[in-house]
Amino acid sequence: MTAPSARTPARERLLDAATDLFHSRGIAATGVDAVLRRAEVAPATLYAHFSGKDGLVAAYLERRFARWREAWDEALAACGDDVLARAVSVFDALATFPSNPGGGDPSAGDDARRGCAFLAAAVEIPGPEHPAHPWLLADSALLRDRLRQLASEAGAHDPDALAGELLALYDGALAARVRAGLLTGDARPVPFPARDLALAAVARHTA
Amino acid sequence: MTAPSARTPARERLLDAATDLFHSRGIAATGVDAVLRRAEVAPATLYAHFSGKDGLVAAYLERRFARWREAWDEALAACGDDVLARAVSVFDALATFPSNPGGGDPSAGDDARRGCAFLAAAVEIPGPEHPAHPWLLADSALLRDRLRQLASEAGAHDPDALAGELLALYDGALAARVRAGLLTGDARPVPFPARDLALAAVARHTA
DNA sequence: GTCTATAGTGGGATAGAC
DNA sequence: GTCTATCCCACTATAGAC
Repeated sequence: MTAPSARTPARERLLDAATDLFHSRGIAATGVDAVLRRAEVAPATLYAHFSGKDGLVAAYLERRFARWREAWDEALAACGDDVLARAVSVFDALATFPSNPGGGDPSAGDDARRGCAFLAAAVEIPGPEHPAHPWLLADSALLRDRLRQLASEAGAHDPDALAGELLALYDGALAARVRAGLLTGDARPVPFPARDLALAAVARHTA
Repeated sequence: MTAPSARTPARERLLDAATDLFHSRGIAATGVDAVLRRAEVAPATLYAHFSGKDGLVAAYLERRFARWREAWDEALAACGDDVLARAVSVFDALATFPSNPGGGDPSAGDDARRGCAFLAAAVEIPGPEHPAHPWLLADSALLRDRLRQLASEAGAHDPDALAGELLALYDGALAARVRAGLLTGDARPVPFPARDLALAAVARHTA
């Protein structure tokens, strides 16, 4: 196949392939050659751009974290000054992540069935020595800090407590997707109305 | 005639070692020889008792599921006829699991920092062909069915909805442990009062 | 009969040389 | 880009110890 002149750079293709495979099959279970084949990239190119598999994993999570934060930023911007909407904006971001240009509901794809990519990676990356560890930490820190800030802005009497509830709803919603994926074939998996429950939680904490 | 030797059988030692290592370091990242060294068992013994690594993984999750269900059974029995307590009994079970004869709070150990062993395994075991898959399914099915039943017994107007909230609190509480483990070194991780929040949820759904 | 000790094989993975 | 080296892993075979 003759390559088009304006082809996606190899580094980008590698990250795209890594995102697909690491998230859907797991990091340790995915060999670098599978990533190379998917990306149509030669081994030497991978090691020219990254320090190795660990470096690729770190870059994958770094990019995912950046995009996730941007998605949340955009959801926040769409809320304007509505502090109630801002407090539950994380669920708006979740509904549009990861962005799929092809259209369709992101929460319906197989990708969503895998839950939180950072918690999943944390299971496979035990120690803080791994170059991807900072991004695992960054995800949890962003959620903690931002939810606390937004809870405070919304006028919660106990911002920490509300932030904890919102985070539980966030993690609960992602876990529910994984469990729904396991139980496919059973009766319709009741959709989990995380955003509505979050709104109710904010209302209780500001009453 | 059983020998007077008081040593734990090799099969049990293998499962104990597998429980420790698979849960703390991840399944794929843990080599068979690491399990053998921890269990002080010869390779041939492992393959005499299990079909291979996959078989060991399945047996590990089977035993963990049985013990988890027993812990929940006991927590339920301790509730008597108190339908409110029964509805939130899963959090009592969580507080005493896994049972550690040495005493101490199970939720404080490193083991707890790894979250739900079945969701973690689901991340590493993509396909339903794996012999451990039935136990991943069993965990989600048990939670879904029992929580729905208990929500119904408690008099919830919408048992499915209450069960979904309770499950989100359960998964949220376990995820909070993982995030707390990632953020160690930061300020005190606010403890997540899952049981109290569950009681409040039940109250709202039965009002 | 159950377990241990040791050595060794084949395959796939990471990584690097040409 | 191709090709090759090196390592680790799951797994097996044999033979002996309690």
